[in-house]
Amino acid sequence: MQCASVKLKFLIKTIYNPCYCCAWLLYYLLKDFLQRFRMSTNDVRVRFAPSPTGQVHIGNIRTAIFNFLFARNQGGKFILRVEDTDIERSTPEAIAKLFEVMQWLKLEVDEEPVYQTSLAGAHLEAAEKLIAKGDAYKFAKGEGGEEATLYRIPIDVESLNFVRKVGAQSVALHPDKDFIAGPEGISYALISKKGKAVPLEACLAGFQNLKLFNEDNDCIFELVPNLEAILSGERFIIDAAVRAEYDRYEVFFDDLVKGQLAKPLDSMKDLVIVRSNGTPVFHLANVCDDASQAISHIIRGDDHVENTYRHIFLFHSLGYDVPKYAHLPMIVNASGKPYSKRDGDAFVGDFKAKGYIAQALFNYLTLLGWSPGDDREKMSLNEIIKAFDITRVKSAAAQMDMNKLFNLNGQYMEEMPFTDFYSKVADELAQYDWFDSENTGYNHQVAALLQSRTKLFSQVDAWKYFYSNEYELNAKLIRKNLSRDGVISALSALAEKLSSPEYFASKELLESIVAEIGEANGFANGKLNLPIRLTVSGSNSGADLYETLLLLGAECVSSRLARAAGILEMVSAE
RNA sequence: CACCCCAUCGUCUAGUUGGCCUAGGACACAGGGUUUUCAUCCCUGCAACACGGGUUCGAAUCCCGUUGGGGUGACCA
Repeated sequence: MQCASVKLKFLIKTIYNPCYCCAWLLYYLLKDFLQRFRMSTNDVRVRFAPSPTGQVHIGNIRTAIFNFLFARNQGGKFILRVEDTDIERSTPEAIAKLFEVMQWLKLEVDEEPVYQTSLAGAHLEAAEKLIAKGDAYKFAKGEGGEEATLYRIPIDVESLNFVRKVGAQSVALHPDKDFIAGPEGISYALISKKGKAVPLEACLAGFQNLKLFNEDNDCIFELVPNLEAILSGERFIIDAAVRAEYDRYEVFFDDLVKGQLAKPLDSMKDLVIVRSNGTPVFHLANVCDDASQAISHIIRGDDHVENTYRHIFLFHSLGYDVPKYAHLPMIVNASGKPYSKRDGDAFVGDFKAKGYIAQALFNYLTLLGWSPGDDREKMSLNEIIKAFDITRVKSAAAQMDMNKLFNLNGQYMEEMPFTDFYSKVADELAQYDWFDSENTGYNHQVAALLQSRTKLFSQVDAWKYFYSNEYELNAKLIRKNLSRDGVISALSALAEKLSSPEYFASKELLESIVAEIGEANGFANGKLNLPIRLTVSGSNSGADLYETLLLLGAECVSSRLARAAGILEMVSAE
């Protein structure tokens, strides 16, 4: 693109030589037009490429979310590639789970999902192509083993625009260990601070213009003149070398979130691309698929940065453009360590099961490692898409904060349309035998009363007292509050009075009755509220007391209040 | 062990072209207020630039080092 622009500029300049001003103006207008054109025929394509081996991990789905957001923000395509080549571990159940989770979070893909197994033929073809080009070779490690196919990091690096020279290196070699140069690379040993040998291996490309010297400072080996022999299989073993001199080069790329990243070639090794059993390795498959699917931006976890240095070479050797990369920081557990299966709450399914709202989890995950730059936190999907900027993603790992997720979920819960809320709640309640799904009118009233104080769907287990007399009792609070002088007798008096339904005509009437009875028994206004609540619900928290009583009805309230003494006795006996 | 990466309140983060930062917001926590009760809401408080050098008139922001953490290291993805 840049090259084209320069050519264009030159062309226009030569045509309009007499008038540079016009040329410049025209150039900028054209450039602008080209940019707009490119925007409209967007070629941004990103993919989410999970291995379906069991549950969907929370960190994994975050990667999917960021890919999705990037695609939507850029007007590009979001693609799902199921990397199911691990036949042992990939199961149909896991794939179904993956779809379920993505659907739940509304991560809509723009093309039919692609299964990597269907692409496997191309991987081996690519390997053959690399061997034919001389960029890959067969090698068996150890004695008598089967040969695997290894990709050779290109030794001719000068023409590579993603490799640069860092400088001349001069390192001391450990005298006890041989310096070996063979077709599969170089093996040698450095000297540690304590004088011990530090064995190392690297690719041939890492040692440009290598020269080895002995104790007398005589050059005893040079790589370049022997390169041809080495590549055709010869192995040089130099035992008296004490120093190596070479030009160090490094691969580099601009990561959209981490900035420019680089790695010296002398710390890289040739890599296996086809196993000795003939199956392609992840690196090859991944690169081939990203190329064949024309992926423009690879957005993936932090744990892949090391792979990126190698994949860049593979893309190039296979004759493809290198895509742009963005490496997302990992999500860590409460103790700051990487999530493991044992941690709990590591899978998306756990959150769904606990009654979190998909949008809330989505919104929360979005805020892990990213922020819009202002103080907005609770945002609609459209707001997030509009604000999303991959370069604003942080490069440090983030911890899940269950409190904050819980709080955010509560906010979503509160503003959820009642009908949506009710249907979820009814589903959740269906699992309890005390729930009466037939009684829809009553159920609606209960749900309406409790919606604003529900932060998680699983909390509906506390609604039992609306349906059954066998509700949980907070023993400690009941002991404390019902044992006070006069409380039981006041509750009995109230029970008697409230046995007639006429007082349940309105909230106000009910309040006045309670106040009246309370006063008659020596309780100031409001002092009876907690004892009443504890008696009829077993808990000190809930909805507005009088609305609750109204819903429960005269018969229920009266009978529960009447057994206050029994309840107190029961919890005291414990 | 080698290489790569990261480092602001307990947690998520704002801060990114050095001065509007005696470091802002949110969650959590503590205290107070409104509400006869529950919840909501409001106010206040607590609390961080990992450490040590350097550059500079001035650094959370740039450079170096240390420490700590993470990733990767020939046939997992």
